[in-house]
Amino acid sequence: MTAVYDEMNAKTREKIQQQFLQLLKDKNFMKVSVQDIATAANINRGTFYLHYLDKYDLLDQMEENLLAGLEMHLELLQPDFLLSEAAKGHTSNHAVEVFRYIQLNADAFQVFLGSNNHVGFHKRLKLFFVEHFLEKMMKNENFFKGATVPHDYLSSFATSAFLGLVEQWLDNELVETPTEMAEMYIQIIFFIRNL
Amino acid sequence: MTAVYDEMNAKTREKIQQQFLQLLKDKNFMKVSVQDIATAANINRGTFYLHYLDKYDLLDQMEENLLAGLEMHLELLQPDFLLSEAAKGHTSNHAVEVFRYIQLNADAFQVFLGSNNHVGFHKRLKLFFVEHFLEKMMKNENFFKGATVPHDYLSSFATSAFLGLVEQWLDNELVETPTEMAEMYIQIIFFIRNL
DNA sequence: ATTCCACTAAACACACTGTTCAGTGGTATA
DNA sequence: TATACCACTGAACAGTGTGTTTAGTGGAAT
Repeated sequence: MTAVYDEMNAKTREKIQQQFLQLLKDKNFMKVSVQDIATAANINRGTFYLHYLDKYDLLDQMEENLLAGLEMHLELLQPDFLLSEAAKGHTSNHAVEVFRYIQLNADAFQVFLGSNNHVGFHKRLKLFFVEHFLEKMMKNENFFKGATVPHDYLSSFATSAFLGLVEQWLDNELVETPTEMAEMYIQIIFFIRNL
Repeated sequence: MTAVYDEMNAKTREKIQQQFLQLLKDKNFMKVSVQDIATAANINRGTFYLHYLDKYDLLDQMEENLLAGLEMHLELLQPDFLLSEAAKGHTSNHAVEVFRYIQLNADAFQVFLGSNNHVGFHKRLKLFFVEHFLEKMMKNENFFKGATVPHDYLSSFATSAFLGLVEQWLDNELVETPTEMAEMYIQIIFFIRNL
């Protein structure tokens, strides 16, 4: 049975990731050394290199995981359905779930999007949203009808605005509920529609 | 006469800044060493430290200069005047000037906002815009009338959307003219107004 | 019993850091 | 013309972090 070893590996990796996140709350990414991480996680520095290529690899994998989780929730979102529901006064559960996921991983989002750090999670997140936005919108031909602004500018505008909303929420220590955030999001979708 | 020495200093600083920007087009900020900069600028590594504390200081000063230049143009912007002009079918020259400034310094904006880099110019730029937006909007009491979204979310939304527009422009290698960009900007202002 | 595996501890060469210090050559000043 | 000034050079310095390697430990699987 190899499951025991798998679990050992998983536990050390989790310890490393968790402690790394804690360190990033105080220190700049560049000023966090592998030794710092090892000490915080109570492991040998060499052990770190048995699990990750370097600290960039660690960061990259953590960001990747975060985005993968987000993707699952985002796939369920259907903007046209969202709008028809909103017109009836309902708030789509799928939209709420997206914000709930962000709430659940607020620590990571705050750290990765924070000004202390780092190499470009914002850009990565934006690209991620742009792709989803365009993909969904392209399926709905009516959406771009009457748009007086090029599509790429429209999507960059829309996703940046959405991201701005999320960033403000994170900066506000998430005092609003996911439902309240979802309602704001719907309002924004309506504006864009009137473009 | 000390002007000769001032000019010497200015020239080396400019050489350093110019070569640093070139290096950042290819390499990550963290992977650019002081030695790399010195070699590219054809100076001794020690000379670098006669002008800057370290490479963070260099980056910081360059960002600061860029924002200072932007501020001059942004101060002239009067959103209410912009809107009344736009209603008459005119595009405010001041708005065009802002985009012209960005066009003029496209290299720096592209590098500092690029995903290769770095520590948070995006955040800095956004904060800069938020402050200007709020300052201008607060003077115009009518602007927030009927807003169904909290002011901080509104400003974060608006400035992120504007920044998204600029980022898209930079990603598109600035194929649009500053005037075209200013017109898009005016359209966005109109949307927000209808919030 | 022995092979396997995650992990440790220590050492390695290397790169980059920021500082120092004696020296060079052009520029301004008296 | 002498000399004081100034930006800059070249070389050395200790310090810190890097990624890799090596021999060894102890528990789990076969």
